Amino acid sequence: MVEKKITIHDIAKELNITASTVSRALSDHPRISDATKNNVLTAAKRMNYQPNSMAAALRKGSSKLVGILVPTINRNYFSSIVRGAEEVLNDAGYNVIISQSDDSPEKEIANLNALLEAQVDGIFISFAKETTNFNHLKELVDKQFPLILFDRTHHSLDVDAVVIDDYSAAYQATNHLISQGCSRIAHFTSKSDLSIYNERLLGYKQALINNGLPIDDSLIFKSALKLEDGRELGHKIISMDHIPDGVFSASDFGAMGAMQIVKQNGINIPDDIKFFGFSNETFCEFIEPALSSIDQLSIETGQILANIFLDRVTKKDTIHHPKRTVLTPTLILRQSSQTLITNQKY
Amino acid sequence: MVEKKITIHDIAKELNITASTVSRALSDHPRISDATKNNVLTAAKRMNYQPNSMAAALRKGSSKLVGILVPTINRNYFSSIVRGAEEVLNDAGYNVIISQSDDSPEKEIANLNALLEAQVDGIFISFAKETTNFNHLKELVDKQFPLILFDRTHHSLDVDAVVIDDYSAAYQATNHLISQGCSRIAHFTSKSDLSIYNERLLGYKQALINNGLPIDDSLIFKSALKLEDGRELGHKIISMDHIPDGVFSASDFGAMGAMQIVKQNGINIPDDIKFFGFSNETFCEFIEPALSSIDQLSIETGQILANIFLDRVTKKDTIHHPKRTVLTPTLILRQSSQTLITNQKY
DNA sequence: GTGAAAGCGCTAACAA
DNA sequence: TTGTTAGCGCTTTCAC
Repeated sequence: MVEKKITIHDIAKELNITASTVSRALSDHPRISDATKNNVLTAAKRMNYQPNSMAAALRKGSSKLVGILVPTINRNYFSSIVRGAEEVLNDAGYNVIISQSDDSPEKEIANLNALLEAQVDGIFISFAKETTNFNHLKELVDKQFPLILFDRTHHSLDVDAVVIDDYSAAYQATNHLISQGCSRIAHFTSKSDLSIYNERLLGYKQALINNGLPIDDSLIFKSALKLEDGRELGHKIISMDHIPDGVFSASDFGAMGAMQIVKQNGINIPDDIKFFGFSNETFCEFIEPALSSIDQLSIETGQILANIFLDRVTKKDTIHHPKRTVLTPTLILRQSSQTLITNQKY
Repeated sequence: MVEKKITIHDIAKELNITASTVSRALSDHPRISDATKNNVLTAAKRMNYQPNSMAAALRKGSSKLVGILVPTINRNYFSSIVRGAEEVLNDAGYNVIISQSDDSPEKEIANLNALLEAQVDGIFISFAKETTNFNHLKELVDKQFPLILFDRTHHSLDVDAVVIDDYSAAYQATNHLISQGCSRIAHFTSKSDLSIYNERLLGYKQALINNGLPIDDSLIFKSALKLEDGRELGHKIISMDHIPDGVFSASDFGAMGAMQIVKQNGINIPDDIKFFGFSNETFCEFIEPALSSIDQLSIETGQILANIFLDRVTKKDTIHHPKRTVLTPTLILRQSSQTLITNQKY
């Protein structure tokens, strides 16, 4: 940087007025004459003035910044949430800081602190898979800090949250597989104890029960649900004495990994075995057969998060009663789970 | 927020020392006794002190923040760049603010300003596809502000940049298609005038020339290179009098869209027509046949960006001579471009 | 309609 | 080893 930064004082000096007038003119204060406003605005432009939002934030006690803390940005679901939240927040004069935990609890805490030190006015968070200790968050909650959970929440926290009805989605997906003739359905679940996976497992079980099918623990597989885990599970499945005729995976990646192995071994999808994923990742419609999945209403979730936040900060006098918003996700049916329909879109 | 924020003054009062001592103790100043340091640290923890990095930034004149401005976060390439840059920057005590332009020049300018107002110490940027006016950036460059371009650059700007050798990558990809027997190769390029697309077009042409093949303008298709554009081009291609036997697309999405249409019409890939994409998106290895593509060394690009930035800010006395770092990308060969090899990985 | 002055929370030169 | 003081750039109350 060669030239020194222009401040409102420089503009003030230039125009023989005071910094306060400049400040007011720039923020379009009603009691400033149009003439001065014009002068200030043109001088600001000419002098290449860059406002310092940190100084303003420090003075005003509000940074107009919202932090979004996600496991990873590189997922359709999370980046869409960011998009949805940004839409609403930008219109309300807020900016968004995105932070990734890489599914590491340590990074999560570090990033959370960085956000707080940056004086964000609120935080939206989806936990890392392995997070089990929520003390750092409880402090925030006690302070009435606008913290809003989404996707991966935890029952021990009584906070605002926006989630989808994982139970119902899982129930419907399993039910769908049964309606397509499956009677021996495997479930891929996660090793972590986050609510979402538990709900999905319960929905799966209930669907079996309601359809008079047995719950077979040897068909429930725990893993990290990544692509490689899916491949491993694929191998496990095809080497079973009695191969399942359906798979409901709590993650698209897990489903896809297994599908790859299954296909390589000459087993036909969906004729011999049907698949259902979760999250409706972009690739679901690209792979063959296209993978049935569950749309998590990500854009909408982001918008709701933003609106809950805005609601909270506008009426800050009243004490806050946390509320849980539950969205009903939609099944996206594709070829992987249905024998008859071809579901061509193109 | 119910309780008021704790500041270093509160800690100072509690311990009967001054704020400066607290400040020094917290930043591990050498001339503070271990006893006071301990006192301060424990008091800070007990009182639940949250440092205000904005105040520090304002005072120090450096925010320790770097902005990364990308078209969209929801792309493997861009999110990996963020990841690579974060790794290096976090270790150096910097935090990263990510900002998306959604490929809109207006949003790009707005976000750029937001970053500058947030007092970021540097900016890494990849332009929106339609950006044609670079005046807002020229000001920054003149000010010697640490601006570093990547991926989508523009020849009118003499700035630090980290790019891959698009020309060479395109040349090699086209050459590969020719070596696999293609003699009538279509090219999908972009409507925008960003260097990357121009380089890719030139590489394509040169490979044809060097192999004694004609350059046929009716085989060069301009579009936005999205999935839908690819589908449209797929239709165009298969209705040509003389269908091409190869396609080199400047984007994986474009390639995939066309592949879908081609396959639906019973044309075999790679036997009848071979495909080569660009960017090595995650889905390339998932689709069928798996799409040959070009790896853009994203993580590495992010790391290099960060290191260039760190270099610049450490030796700020000398005037800066912009340098362009060119990485040589690797071809990732899969089934879509080769008749003989099956390229199974699993 | 504009000015004067104080202060947001922190750091750092200067003093002791 | 610690305290005093000034000030980063901005907003805002109180004054006129």
